[in-house]
Amino acid sequence: MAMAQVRDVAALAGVSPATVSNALNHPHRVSARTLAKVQAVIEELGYVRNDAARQLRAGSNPAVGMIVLDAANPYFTDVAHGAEQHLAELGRPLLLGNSAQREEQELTYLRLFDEQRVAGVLIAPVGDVLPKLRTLKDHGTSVVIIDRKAGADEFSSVSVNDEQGGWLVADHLIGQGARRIAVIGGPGSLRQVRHRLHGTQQRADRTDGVTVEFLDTGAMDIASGRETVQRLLERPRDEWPEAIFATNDLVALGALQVLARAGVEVPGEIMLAGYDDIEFAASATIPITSVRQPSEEMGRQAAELLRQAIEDPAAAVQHTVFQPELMVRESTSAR
Amino acid sequence: MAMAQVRDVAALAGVSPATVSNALNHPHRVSARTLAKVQAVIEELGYVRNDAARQLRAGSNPAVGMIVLDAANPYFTDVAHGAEQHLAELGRPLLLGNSAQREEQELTYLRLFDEQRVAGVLIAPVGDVLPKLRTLKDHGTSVVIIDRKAGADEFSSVSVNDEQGGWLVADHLIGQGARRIAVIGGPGSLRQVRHRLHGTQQRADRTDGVTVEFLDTGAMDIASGRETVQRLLERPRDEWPEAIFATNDLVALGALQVLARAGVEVPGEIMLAGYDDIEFAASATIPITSVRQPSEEMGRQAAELLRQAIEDPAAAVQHTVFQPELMVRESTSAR
DNA sequence: CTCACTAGTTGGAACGATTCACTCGGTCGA
DNA sequence: TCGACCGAGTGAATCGTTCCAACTAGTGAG
Repeated sequence: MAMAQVRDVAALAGVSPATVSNALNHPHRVSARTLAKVQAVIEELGYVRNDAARQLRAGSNPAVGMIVLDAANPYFTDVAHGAEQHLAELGRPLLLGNSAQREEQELTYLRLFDEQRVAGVLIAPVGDVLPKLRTLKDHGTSVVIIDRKAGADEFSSVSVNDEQGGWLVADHLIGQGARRIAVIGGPGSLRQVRHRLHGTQQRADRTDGVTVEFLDTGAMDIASGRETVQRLLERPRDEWPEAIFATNDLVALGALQVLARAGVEVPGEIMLAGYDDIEFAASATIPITSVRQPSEEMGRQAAELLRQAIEDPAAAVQHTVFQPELMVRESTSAR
Repeated sequence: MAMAQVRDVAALAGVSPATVSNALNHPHRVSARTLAKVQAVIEELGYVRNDAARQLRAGSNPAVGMIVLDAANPYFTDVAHGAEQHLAELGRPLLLGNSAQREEQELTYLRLFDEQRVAGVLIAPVGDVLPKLRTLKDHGTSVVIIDRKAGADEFSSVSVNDEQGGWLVADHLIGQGARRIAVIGGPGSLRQVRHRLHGTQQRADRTDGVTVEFLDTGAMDIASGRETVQRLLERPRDEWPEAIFATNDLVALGALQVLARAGVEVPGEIMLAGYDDIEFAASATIPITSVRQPSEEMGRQAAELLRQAIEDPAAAVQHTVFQPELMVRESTSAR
């Protein structure tokens, strides 16, 4: 409660508040003797500077805000980790927010970051947040979009070629003999889902007799995967797809649980592929074929683009597009 | 850049800044007409209040900081999620920090939260942070400790009875016929690890011929689990343990990967148990026996205890201890 | 008609750190 | 010896919001 402040430190050290401030922020402007004295007093009083006052005066907050789609998804924790590491090197704290794929949450965090006047925002968007992002930019906050190239001429971005990923999976599944492919994921409005589906469709169109069906899971978690596949298995046996492509690994894991419990052979009766290549996909009951994205690297690169945008807000926007890589495992290739 | 502020809003609405502030913070003090007028102008100018100034004046920050041991561990994301939900209901943003089991990181975040004058801190501690937590408390920041009852008379806490958890696992393994048990996890300095090991040892001591060996993995992630078990398997076959108890599920998953690759039968040759019961443990190659902790509920309860501490800093500290529950799966019980 | 009261509004003083222009000795070169 | 210069330190203003005490105009009771 007895919060010491600069003037207490100054008084006890026998100098002016301005000198204390200099000792803290511009040590070279202060003589070695005074510096030592001031530091000793700070130590003694347990002085901790008040960030609010500091920021008010400075007019800006060095921190960076980040909004991810799902904090429980290892893919996003990896991306966040990459970003955090790079930002830490730049001396910028990272404030992490989880939109949980809800637009309302997303807007709440954006407002919070706006009020905090953070230096920058990294966001994997759910809804149509472009207007809000423009506002942020007007307010001097730089923005980098993760996982989407929307607003291409306004904001820098990092993304992975999701159509390509969808194509890779479809190509592999078709090569393994699949003709009826069910793509599951959702909500269908999510760009990632749309693009992966689109890539799948494109590849399917090039081979006669291949059909693609989309089942909306509503969300991208294990439970949603379970429910959707549960419904799928209720169909007559001869209407089952030969392959299920889950648009992320959590959904795939949920699917796998249901398939296993129902005694369906994977890949014998139904093949299964996922997306993101989270560490758990490789150690699943049946190791799951998945599409690898360089998650940590994406986070790091997003932070780097943000750094550049902060340093020169007028500079041209940049887009880094990573290429996905197919990791074939047991769930699609019989031994 | 052209950041509107209260006085701009006031000028355009034809009122004083004080009235704008009232409209924003105490709407009932303002006439309906003025309120509407002010809101319209705010909308028009895209005014966003400056949190730094607000906090400076208020002398405190409503936000709550949280420091977890490992943001990539689903167990902690669940705890964080529970806390976030409850705090959101209280209108308090949650700032999430990841210590990654590094004391240095931990202190960095604590300093940050101190400088920000957050209302409270939730922490799963790595190192000996009690002195720093006392400082925070002196500065008026309430603290709740997660996963440990240390400083029992100073800070409220939520925790799970880890000795009990260790006991449960050992009891089960011994019942399944194991006599040589290897406990793996680390660093050994981590309280969770020590307690789970201790509980195991206690139970082992009650049955003749049971030996417990501890292998320090250094960290609690998949890679560390892999390395440790790799080393373990290099021993002559007859020195292998009959059961491996990993002090968390990530380590267990790493262990399982190595065992599978080496063609060791689980549970036939070696039984395997984990801890935390993360969703992925149940869907592993061989579903892993694990100890369930009510993660979300713990987060929620921690947030609740923090709420109480913030409201009445002088109130007696409280400790909520949850009981662990053993989830038996294939990895320890032959079919 | 006056006075007490209320609802609505306002000016100006905080909050705590930083910064800028300035002072004060002392040193050095010519 | 004088002026220019330099390092070290300082006083006062400032950032944007909120809060307090004070003010005004209107209302109703006596």
